[in-house]
Amino acid sequence: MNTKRKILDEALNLFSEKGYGNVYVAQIAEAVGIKAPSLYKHYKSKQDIFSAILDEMKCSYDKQAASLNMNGNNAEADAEIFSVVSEDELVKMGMGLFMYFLHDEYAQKFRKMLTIEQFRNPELAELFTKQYADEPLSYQAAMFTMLGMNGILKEQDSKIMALQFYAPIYMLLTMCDRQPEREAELSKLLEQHIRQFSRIYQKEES
Amino acid sequence: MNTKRKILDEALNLFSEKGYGNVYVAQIAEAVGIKAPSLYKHYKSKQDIFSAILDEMKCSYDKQAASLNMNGNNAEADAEIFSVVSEDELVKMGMGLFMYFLHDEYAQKFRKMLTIEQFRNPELAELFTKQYADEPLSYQAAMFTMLGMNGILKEQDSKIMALQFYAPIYMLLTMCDRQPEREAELSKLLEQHIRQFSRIYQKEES
DNA sequence: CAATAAGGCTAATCCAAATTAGCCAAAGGA
DNA sequence: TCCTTTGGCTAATTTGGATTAGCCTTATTG
Repeated sequence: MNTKRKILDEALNLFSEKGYGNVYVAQIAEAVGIKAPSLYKHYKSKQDIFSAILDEMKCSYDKQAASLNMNGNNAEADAEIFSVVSEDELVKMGMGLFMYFLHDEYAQKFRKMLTIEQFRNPELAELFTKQYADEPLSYQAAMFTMLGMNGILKEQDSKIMALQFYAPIYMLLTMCDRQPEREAELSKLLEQHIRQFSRIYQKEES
Repeated sequence: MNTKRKILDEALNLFSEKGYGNVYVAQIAEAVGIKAPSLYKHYKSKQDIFSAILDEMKCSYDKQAASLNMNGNNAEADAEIFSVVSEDELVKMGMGLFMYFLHDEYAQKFRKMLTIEQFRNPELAELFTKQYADEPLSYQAAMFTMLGMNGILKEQDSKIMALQFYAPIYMLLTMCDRQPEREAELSKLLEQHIRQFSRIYQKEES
């Protein structure tokens, strides 16, 4: 019964590396440990498997968003934590986000598959942008707004601050997806980024 | 004789939208205006077409790098121009980079194809990172170093400055690739980013 | 303990897409 | 002008991969 489950897992695995069009059902079957025709006892076609993965993605999206926004808290709650904030807190938060995105197995495959398939499917394109750009940006914008009001950081356009904080995280992430062997180097760069970001936006008269 | 040329163009066109595995030679042929078998008078296989495109990419890489680094100048030369620099100059430069990447037809298709194929081919992954991350970053780091030494900007780690300057450009670019209809909104955001970046790194005692 | 459903297999089948064969017309140069 | 090359075509052919047919074993359940 968890063959059905395993099919989705292995298919996602393959799709995220090669893309739908370059994966053969026989490969999926082999990865699962069965023969190709047996797949059809569970899904009625290759496309059907793909759709099932998509559906799951869309469902698990909330789940994922929840775990991303740490502890299930919302931006305001986080900002309270950050009342004590300084550099180290921000580093911890940014690196945490980065490491989660990078190493969570499902998140990584999900992201890679969206990357590969984004231009063939507008729905995927939208999902991608929402999940990896719009949502994190608006979440962090809210956070920076809080920090600004609390007099911790300079009050600047928090939407732009979020962009400047998050875009390097995003970019380094895509680099690690391509070249995992550079993770150490790049995560060091990320930490430096956050520290410098923090210093620059810190209020002078502390 | 420029059928051979046209085949590459149309193939790149299709590959960049659908990915290698989802494009049929008949589609390429149709786009060119001939029948599929005629393709084989020019290239010996579908893979051969793909390889030819790759080769061209690798060759044209220098060409492209040249036009990217504006006017064929190098970072030092640009930095001299930037001796008079301020916000507007930086905006002009950043937006120029963005608009070039976004609208140059070849650059866009090239980038999309690399995006789609990056995980199937380590060579492509490397090329992608080099062209859209490492090179721009080191170019701009050099520029910021200059600006720092000339006392125009604060002296900070210029590698990190480059990351903070460029990563938003990169991220907004990928968003536009996915959702071209948001170009206006996103390029406005970009301009705000650069202005805020400029103000933040500007030396106080002007 | 039948009867049925689940889920696996092998052996077809089907089909679409890549590639080859072989013909033909136009171009162009000896 | 003839002969060769170039580049197109239609009509096979091949191939590989998705899907179906149909059988078998092992549970499950009435």
